[in-house]
Amino acid sequence: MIHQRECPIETVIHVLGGKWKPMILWHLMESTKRYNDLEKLIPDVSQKMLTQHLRDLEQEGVIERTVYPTVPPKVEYSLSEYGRTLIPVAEVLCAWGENHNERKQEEPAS
Amino acid sequence: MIHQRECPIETVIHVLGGKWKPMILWHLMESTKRYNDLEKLIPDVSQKMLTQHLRDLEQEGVIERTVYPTVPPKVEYSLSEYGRTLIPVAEVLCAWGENHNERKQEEPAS
DNA sequence: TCACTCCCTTACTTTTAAGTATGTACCGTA
DNA sequence: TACGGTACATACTTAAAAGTAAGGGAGTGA
Repeated sequence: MIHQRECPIETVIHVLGGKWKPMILWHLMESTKRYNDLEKLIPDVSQKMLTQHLRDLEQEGVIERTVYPTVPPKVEYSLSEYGRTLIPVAEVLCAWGENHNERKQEEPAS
Repeated sequence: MIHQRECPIETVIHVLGGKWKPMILWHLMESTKRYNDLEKLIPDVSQKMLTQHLRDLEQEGVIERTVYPTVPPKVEYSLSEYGRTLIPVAEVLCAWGENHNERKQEEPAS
């Protein structure tokens, strides 16, 4: 499992590339969110996938998980210092993606 | 199937996100390549996946396929004009990915 | 006539990702 | 005693991506 990823692009795709990860990050880039908030903001995600993707992102170091030992429990997720380095990357991706979507709309048949 | 992709980041991941697509594009960013060249440059890819990914990339408009009706046939793949707009995107991704890989090497246990 | 090269195609199997459904710990309140 | 709210975990199922193996057409050289 400790395999050096060949191409750094694949690394990024691995970090961002779950079905819901871009959307999770998108919301966390705006502000810290609780687990419940994310569930509401991303209505179609299942609890399993939300938790799993949050764990993945935490493990990659891009988000932080803070537990408040209250009752009922409160868990906050936020972009880490390091995770903020993703913001300019996300902007570049967004720009290209938006442009690409427009392009595809214009010429559905090539 | 004509569903507006919600997040433009997902669009990019869709375009770049096959197992071999980043490597294919990497090689085509350097220069035009024949099918055979790509097979040799990417030893572990199967013919099926290579063909399929080339078709995908062609359909997205980022690469061009040129057939020379010679015998034996000759097929060249190259980055399209539009595909070249991916180069700066790839550079940003590479930079972040490389940094991330280094980071992971330094602190395998967090 | 047979083999060879190039660029695939197709059918089938395996692996990986995602979805669904249910259960749990905590404690305070009714 | 049962119930509610938060943030999960676990087992099982389905769907999507990738891998494997075999074949094919078209012309050329032996």
